[in-house]
Amino acid sequence: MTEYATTRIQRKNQALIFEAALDVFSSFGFRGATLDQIASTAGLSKPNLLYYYPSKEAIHSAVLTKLLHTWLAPLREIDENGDPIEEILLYVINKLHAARDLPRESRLFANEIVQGAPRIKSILETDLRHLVEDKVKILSKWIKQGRLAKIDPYHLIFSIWSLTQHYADFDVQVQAVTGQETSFDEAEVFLNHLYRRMLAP
Amino acid sequence: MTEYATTRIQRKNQALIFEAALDVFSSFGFRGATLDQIASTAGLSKPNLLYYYPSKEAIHSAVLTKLLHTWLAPLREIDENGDPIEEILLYVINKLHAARDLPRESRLFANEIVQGAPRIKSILETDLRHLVEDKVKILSKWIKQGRLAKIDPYHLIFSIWSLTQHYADFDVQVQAVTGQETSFDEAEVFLNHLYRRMLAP
DNA sequence: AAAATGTTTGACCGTTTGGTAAAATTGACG
DNA sequence: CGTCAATTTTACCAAACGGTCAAACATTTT
Repeated sequence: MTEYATTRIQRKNQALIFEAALDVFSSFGFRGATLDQIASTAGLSKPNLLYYYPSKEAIHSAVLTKLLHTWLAPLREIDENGDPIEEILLYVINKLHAARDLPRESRLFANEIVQGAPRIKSILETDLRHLVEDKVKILSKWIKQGRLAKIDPYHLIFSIWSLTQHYADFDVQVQAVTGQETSFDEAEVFLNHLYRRMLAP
Repeated sequence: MTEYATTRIQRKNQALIFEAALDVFSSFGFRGATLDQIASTAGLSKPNLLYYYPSKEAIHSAVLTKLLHTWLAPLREIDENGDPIEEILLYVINKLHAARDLPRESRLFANEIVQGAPRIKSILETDLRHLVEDKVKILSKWIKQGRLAKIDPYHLIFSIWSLTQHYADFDVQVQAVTGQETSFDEAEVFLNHLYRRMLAP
């Protein structure tokens, strides 16, 4: 493995490892995941896995940082110049679709955060915090302008996170209780009702 | 350890073990927790711990089943004969207070469910499911009577779980983003607004 | 085709983990 | 106090774990 170039084989195996690590870490959490499991899921031997990453921590951290950007993308899209309620609802729906289409990513972060986020706390306190502060300013402005109900903008954002990610992170529970595959269409109708009602000024 | 009687020492140590196990399992999940950690938190040696419970699984399962009843109590209290919106709001507030006062219990279940609930899936599919079905019937009746907005009662219950437990399970994230201790008073105001708005017929 | 570089493997190591056996200690009780 | 049961400890085990190493094998470059 040279310092700068990446070969065809490297690209292939790094992609395999990434997929495998996402699978295993999101299912079992950091401690619950084993290198053997990741290696065999990726179709590699353990020493071969460790040829590409120096340690388990390194794999985990690589997956986490690579996905953080994807994960925060929907929030970034809230546009100051759009219609307040439509902007927020677009965010809600985008997040719900992310929970439906990227449940592994959702669970990866859920696992990490439920256990105190030991490995990404600093990112939460900087990058995420700044991004949220940014959007809270927009929301506050909209509220001051009377275009949105008078609610706490932080809690509004938390509510969107919790309501949407719930369908990914606690999917087993949803399925156990309803006895059916989770219906994201029903969820969408529900959340649409909820946010239109609560946000109207 | 006799078959039937429980001695003074047994009661004391079982209480110590229960507290320690709740602490450790809720912080690190089943796989992340170790017997040594539980033992030393309880102030016992590992073999002494295993004198009271035959295995790690047994401790986990004992804690889980003992807490399930407590955990579901608020939902049970929804009363068919009460005022719909006030009954639901009481449930919301009770759950929020539970998240504030019993965060370990909340995280214990969160950890278990995020990882696919391998050890309590059957309970979710029976006990929890029946309880929810029961309450869904009440909610449906209220909706049919026009005393509640036309919403999906299952998703209403899921929303209450996710919005309240979020403050316990993802507390690190909430604190990282706001830079402050989680304010349950603010959360209460927010949830009160949210549910009154969305539930009004 | 030979040399150099990149990749994979099998064998291994030290530590941690869940769990056991048996001896030693403590407590209950007639 | 002595005896028996309950409790605790010491020493230990086998498996699983994260990780290393050097040799073997492929691939690319010259």
